[in-house]
Formats: sequence, structure tokens, C-alpha cells
Amino acid sequence: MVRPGRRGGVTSRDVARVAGLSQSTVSRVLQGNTNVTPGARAKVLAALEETGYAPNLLARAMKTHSTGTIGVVVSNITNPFYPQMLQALSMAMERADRRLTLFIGDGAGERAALDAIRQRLVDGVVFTTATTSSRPLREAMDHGAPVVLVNRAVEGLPCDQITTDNVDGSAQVADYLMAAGRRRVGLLNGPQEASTAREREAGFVDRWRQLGGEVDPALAVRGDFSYQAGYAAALDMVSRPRPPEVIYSASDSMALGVVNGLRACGVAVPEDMWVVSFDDIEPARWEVFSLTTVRQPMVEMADKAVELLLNRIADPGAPLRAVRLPTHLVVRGSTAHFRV
Amino acid sequence: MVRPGRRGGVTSRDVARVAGLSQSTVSRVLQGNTNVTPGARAKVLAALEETGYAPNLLARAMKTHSTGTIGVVVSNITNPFYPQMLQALSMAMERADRRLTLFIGDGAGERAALDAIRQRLVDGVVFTTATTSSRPLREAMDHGAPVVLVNRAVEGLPCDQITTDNVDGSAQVADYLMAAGRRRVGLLNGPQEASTAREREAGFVDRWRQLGGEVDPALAVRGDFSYQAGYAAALDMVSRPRPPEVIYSASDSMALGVVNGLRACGVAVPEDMWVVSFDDIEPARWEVFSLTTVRQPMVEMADKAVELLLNRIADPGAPLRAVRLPTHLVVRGSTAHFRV
DNA sequence: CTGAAAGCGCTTACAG
DNA sequence: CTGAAAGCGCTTACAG
Repeated sequence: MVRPGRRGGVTSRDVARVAGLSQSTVSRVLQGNTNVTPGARAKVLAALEETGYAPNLLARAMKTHSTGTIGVVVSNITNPFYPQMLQALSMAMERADRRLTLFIGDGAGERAALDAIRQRLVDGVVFTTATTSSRPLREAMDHGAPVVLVNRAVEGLPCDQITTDNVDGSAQVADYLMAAGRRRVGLLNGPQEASTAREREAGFVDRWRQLGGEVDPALAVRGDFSYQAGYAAALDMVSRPRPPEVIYSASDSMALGVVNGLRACGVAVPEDMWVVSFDDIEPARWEVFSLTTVRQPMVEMADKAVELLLNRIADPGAPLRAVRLPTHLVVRGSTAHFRV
Repeated sequence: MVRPGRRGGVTSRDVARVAGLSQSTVSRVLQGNTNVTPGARAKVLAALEETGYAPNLLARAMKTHSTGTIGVVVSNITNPFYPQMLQALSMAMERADRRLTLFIGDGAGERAALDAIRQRLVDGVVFTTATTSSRPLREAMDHGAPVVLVNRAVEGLPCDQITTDNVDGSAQVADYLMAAGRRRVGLLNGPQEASTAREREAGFVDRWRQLGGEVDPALAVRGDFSYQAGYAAALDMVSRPRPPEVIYSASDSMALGVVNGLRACGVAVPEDMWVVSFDDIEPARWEVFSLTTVRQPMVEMADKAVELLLNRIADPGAPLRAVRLPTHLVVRGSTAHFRV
């Protein structure tokens, strides 16, 4: 093991010196270039081993204009949906030999990630929570920033987008509740800036009305996808003169709050109140929740997002792609195992 | 807005051309160097604005030997302890104007993060789950890699380490259970490679024996800090000829599994079985769990970790620091609100 | 097949 | 105060 001289560590020049060859040749061996004699290659390999060389990837990135790092923006990492998405994204990136730089937070995270593209720190960015109103995102598009949206869509934004069939998932919920005879539904919708929220709301309401159901506007409230919002909504709905028979939450994260809020009020699920939601995150299947919920194929979403982003980076001019994956209702104990 | 010519975007050279000055002067203005006439500065500022310049941080990093990015290794992001730690670390780094590159996974994540240091992609790494057995970590220390351990410690490893008083926290649990008269304790310990597991186990057992308690070896099992391990342990303990009266889990993540496993068996908490654990993550205070647990000061841990790591990067030769933060028992419903 | 050289986009001594 | 130049550590045409 040759001790590095300066703070910078061993360079390819050091390796070249040890091998008795030029730095170019070392670089060629590193790049798998075939124009190297077996003898030279062997010397370089030995020198690489002896010096414990690790390439300076900043320098490489300077030349190649590619850092091998992808940014990921999540709004709130303590919402369990995002760790699961992040896990899936991380695995897909690892397979593609890419690193993941994480940006947490809605506005600030988004801006920081977009800056990182311009600053050449990341090759592209995955947005898990894009909102319609994001001006920085639109501006980044004008500059051709390599971006992919997963989970949420933003109409008219010229980038690749991966979503799931939120409308159909919600329609399945409507079908299910109508067949079960639960007509008085409390709707806990998500924030209007989120496409997921809009689609899940419309998907349910449209089908529900088609089926002859009614939606009491007094029982339609809006949360921000947080546990706290679900908790508060549960307390609110329960205190109404005529409470709903079932609460349909636009996300599992809010549904966890709903179930706990109901428990705090002494309202039993499913005996006194049914709960249905969307996502099928891990806690949904825990006994204490046992949520009937619409499953999104997280791993497929993440895989597709990474695939499209890498394609986009490799070929910025390729036609835009919009992928929509199917969803399906998973029935569990929070609706008393009623099966249609 | 001047359109960038090449794919590389606007460079400081482009800005210089627009300003009618040299690239050096642009760089000086960017660095806040005072040796620039107000007139020149104004011209540069205008050109910066006009061109929409963003510095290439790779190039800057090449010169300064500092990337402004910190690596963070977490073993399992779907264990809710880690998102909370990550959130706190992310906020601390944001305040320090550092980016966060995330490495998920025990062995692979650790190696990838250590490689990233050698490859100059990150200035240092925060390990949230170091284990005693990690050879790569020891090797990295030999090369003077800037590393800080938070949460878990590794004895003899020459790096800064932030832990909490696991021994004392567990002793508080022993005191509490003894005072409550719950003598038959099922111990769900963590993996031996984890210092937290060893300390929590020893802290409890030592104090418990001091107080005259006994630990039935048949009721001491070991898990890997996962939900699944807790779930399985609950099923196991409940099926014993003489089950425990209380299960003390070495982590909340396992305790969530314990509570659900007990529920699956129809065992009521706290009526039929008490549950106590360690960490005080968010779900611990949800009504469905209401865990009596030992609180760790996560935000302080994260803040301290980032502070020590940045100091270490700035001054590699500074004396090693070991910080241990206090813990305290939080009593909730999983022990029937018994208060000592 | 191999080496000398240019250049990625910065920062910062070095002259003037 | 300002500019020309060196250099961070690579990759890759360009000669030979």
C-alpha cells in the first residue's frame, strides 16, 4: 500500500509512476479500452492494487459531464409513504450504479434539487411530490432539466411522468361501498395542488353519483396528507350531528391518523365506523389498522421512474412519456372484511 | 437571459465576456473578494443576472477539495426510527448549507459511503448503524476518513461518536417495572453487534438483579430491530408454558411488531400484557400503541453529529470526541399508566 | 499500442 | 485592482 502524498489521495498519475507507464495508459485500462497490450494492462492492474487507487469521481464527472448521482425530492420523510418510495428508488438506482442525493421538503427541497442540476451536482431529479403551482419546476423545464415526476402528475409539464390509476382506484372504492350498502360517506380529500388528491376525489365522486349515491358536502373535508390532518378530521366527523358510516381517506398516512383519532373518541373500527384509504403502505396491513385500501405498485413506479429518467438523461430529445400503472382495492378488517 | 451555447450551461467565462472583464474578476466577485472596484463588481453582478449563471460546483470542488455533500448511511429506511433521524440530520445539514447523499443498507450502504469518500464525492459520512464487526469501517479509519457515528457506538474506533445513555434508560425501565411489581419480564433484545442492544440489555439486567429481580433465560430472545422480529417474538412468548407479564423490547420498531403480534393472538395490552420499549419514535405515541418507552433526543443527536463531523472535516487532527446524551422513560398506556 | 497534450470550469497565487 | 496562468484529476482525440 503506497501512502498518498498529498491530502488528495492516490491519483492516476501516482499509479502510472508505479506502473512505469503514462497516465493515459492507466486511464485506458480503467476505461476498459482494448487498445492496451496485455503486458501493460497487467502492470497497471498491479499498480492499481499496490496503490489502493480510487478514481476521483469529481474529475471524471468534469470531463464526462455526468456525475452518476440522481436527486430525489420528498416532501415529508416521516410520512411512511416516502420511505417506502425512497427504498424502491434507492434499489433501482443501486442496480443502475447511481448514487442518490436526498432533498427533503416541499418548496426548499424542490428548489435545492433544481439548483443541484444547474450546479452539475446531479444528473437529474426524481420528484415524488410535484404540485401544480411549482414555478421553479416550470422554469427548470424551460432549461431542459432532466426531471421525472413519480406519484403525482402536473398537467402540461414537459417531462416524463409516472402515475397510477387514481381515478379507477377510487371508483373501485365507490363500487365496493355501494355494494356494501354504506351510503353515508365522509370524504377526507387531499390538497388540491396534488394531482393524486384531485383524481382520487373525482374518481370516487363521479362513480358514486353514477351509482346513485350522494355526497354530503358537509362531510367532505380536506387534509394535507399528514397523520395530524387525519386525526383532526376524525374528531371533526365524529362530532357532526349525523356522522358518516365510513370515512374514505385520500391516503393511508391520513387514515392512520383517522384510526387513532377514532380510537381517541372511543369509536370502534369497523364496528362503529368503517375506514377506507389509498396507497397500501406497510402499516396498512398491521393488525391495529388492518386498512382496506387501494394498492399502488410502489416498486414498479420507482423502477419505471428511474428507467425513464436515465433514458431522458441519455437522450434529452426523446419523446415525452407518461406511464400510468394500475391500482386495485385490498379489503381488510377496517371494513369488516366485507367482500363484494 | 443569455442562452448557454454548449450543453454545459453558462460558465464564469461567459459571464466575464458579457461583463467585459476577465474570468478571474468574475470569480473574485463570486468569492466575495474585496479587491474589486465597485464599478467592476456592478458590471459582474449585472452580467451574472443577465446570464442566469450558476456555478459548476464540481469544478469548484476540484479546486477547493470540498464538495459540500455529506453521506448518511441508514440500514433500513422503512424502520421509522431512521426517517426521523434522517429528517433531523437533513435539517442540520441544510442549516450548514450541506447536501445529503443517502446510502441505504447495512453492508452495501456502508461500503458505498466509504467509497464515496475516497472518490471525493462526499466530504464525510454519518453512520447511524455502525456495527462492531464492520471491517470496511476500520480500514477507512486507517486512511483518516472523516466519519461520525450516531446512535450506535463502536468501541475503540477512532472517530467521533454520539450516543445516548442506553444503560441508564434501561435502568429506569428496571426501576419502573420493579416498583410496579411486574416481576416476570420477557426480554426482546437487539442484535449483539449493535452497541445499543448490548447496553440496553446490560443496563436492564444489571439493575434488575441489583433490585432482586430474576431474568428467566427462557424468556430472553433476540431480534434484529425489525417489526417482523417483534411480531414473531410476541407469538413466541405468548405460547410459552409460563408467559411473561411484560415484554421489554430493545427498540420501538420491534415493539410495534410485538403489539401487533399480541393483537393477532388476542392478547390485550396492557390488560393481559404490558409492553415497554426504547426510542420514542412518532408511532409510539399513537393511540393504537401508546408505548411506554425510553426517549432518545433525536434532534440533539443529529445536530451534534453534524456539528462534530463538520469540525472533523475542517480539522482532521482535532482530538476525538465522544458525546453521550441523556434518556428518560415516558410512561404511556402500554403499561396501564402506572406511574412510579 | 503508447504518450504528450488539450480541456472540463473553477480558485488563487503571481505579475503588473 | 486586474488579468494571464497554473493546476485540481481525470478522459480522449491526436501524433507517432
